[in-house]
Amino acid sequence: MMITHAMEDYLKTVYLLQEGQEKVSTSAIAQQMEVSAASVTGMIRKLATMGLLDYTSYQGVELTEGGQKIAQEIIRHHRLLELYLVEIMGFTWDKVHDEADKLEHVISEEFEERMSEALGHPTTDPHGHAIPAKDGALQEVTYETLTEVDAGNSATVQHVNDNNPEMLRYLDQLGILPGTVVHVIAKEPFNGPLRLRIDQTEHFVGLEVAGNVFVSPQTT
Amino acid sequence: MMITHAMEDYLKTVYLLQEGQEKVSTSAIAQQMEVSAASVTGMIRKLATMGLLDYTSYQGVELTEGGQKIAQEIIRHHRLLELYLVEIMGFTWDKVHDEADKLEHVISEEFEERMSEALGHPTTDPHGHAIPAKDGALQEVTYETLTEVDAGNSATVQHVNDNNPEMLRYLDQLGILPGTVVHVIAKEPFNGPLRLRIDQTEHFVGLEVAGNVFVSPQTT
DNA sequence: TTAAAAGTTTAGGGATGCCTAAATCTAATT
DNA sequence: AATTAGATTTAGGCATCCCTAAACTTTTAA
Repeated sequence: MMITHAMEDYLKTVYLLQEGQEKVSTSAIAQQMEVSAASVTGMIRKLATMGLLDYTSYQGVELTEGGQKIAQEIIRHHRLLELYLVEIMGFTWDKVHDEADKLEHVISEEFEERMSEALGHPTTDPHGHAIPAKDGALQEVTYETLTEVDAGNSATVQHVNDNNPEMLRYLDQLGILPGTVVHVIAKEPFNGPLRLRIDQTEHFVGLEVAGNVFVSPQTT
Repeated sequence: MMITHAMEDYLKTVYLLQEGQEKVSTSAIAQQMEVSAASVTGMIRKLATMGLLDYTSYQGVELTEGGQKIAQEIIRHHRLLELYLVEIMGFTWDKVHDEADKLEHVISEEFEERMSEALGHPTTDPHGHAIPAKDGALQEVTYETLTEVDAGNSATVQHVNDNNPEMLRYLDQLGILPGTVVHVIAKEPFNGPLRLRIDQTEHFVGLEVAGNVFVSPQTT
């Protein structure tokens, strides 16, 4: 049976949700993909019969080796594309996610290979996400978000969520990029904003944004 | 109503078949797209209700202005992609048609614009086909094929058919590229091969290949 | 332990885009 | 003008992928 673009999207989503947990629920997939839970059940059953994931009714799913391989390939496509679009074609980082989401299902292996070469076989995309090696597993470390850093501590930005162009433009403006060191001066009470120092300048940043910035703590 | 990839393919096909004639028959479209005539009828009726082509039962179709615009855009995507893949990414010219056929429906206007810039706003693709300007009509001259050149005459290659990778590799080997001057030494009888001189070397080339090479005669 | 809430699946349906087979129309030949 | 060959359309069907509404499980909390 052929693998369709929709199936690839499901496998990718399950793979990314699977990080940390082992079983992924129907509703988690539905929410992530903005699709009804009923649609997810239907597709899951099909993917299960194809041997791409293991599935027990009401118990959630887990990718098989075969399913993981396909998911990794799509994620590799996506992240190489994002980097290629930024580095070689001159796109801004807020626009590349949507473009990569469409192209990832369509490019050939040769296209993938030539991008990788042109970029010097890179290992991270513009938002700080690891690019899986060809046939190599993706082992992304789970970082904490900026909201979890205590006042007075500094942290290094590891990656930021890539699916909201507006937020990416805002982060770019603030100078919050992978590699940036951020110092948390204070946290305002009642879910108030974080007071940050970035590159000598102070900023007040809301929790929604901070929750999309993943960091590793710096032992200052 | 949304324009789907399949619709874009139909519009593109009709546009390219329309060169020369004005009405295009159902069966011509079906043959070109390798699809049943019944499928073509179904799609044509839909495109007609969308105002993208004019259609009278049993009488063939003709694109409206709106339909032409969409077709031109897709053809522009296709040909820019082919050139980009060759010039910037290092693909050989036999592989780019299939890749461009998939990508042409998926890239954004920005992607198109950045390719065009990177290539210096080119006007012909690797196979010699004109690249329509943004919102500009494509007026491809109808050239004769190499089979029509009389023995003793020379001709300049204008374009070659791009949809057969094997043939493209063969042509490349012979040195038959857009711009090449070919001298027809003789034509063997009973649909025999053409005896050609290309760049000091003699070659014997069959009619099937020669029929896919489009040339303008040289008045030697 | 049981009832409500939350999560999941089943049932039935719609849109797209393709197919084959049968019916119908057009054009060519006699 | 009638027959026939070829082209085209209609009818019915299949696969994909989505939906809502209703039924059913599981989990949670009283």
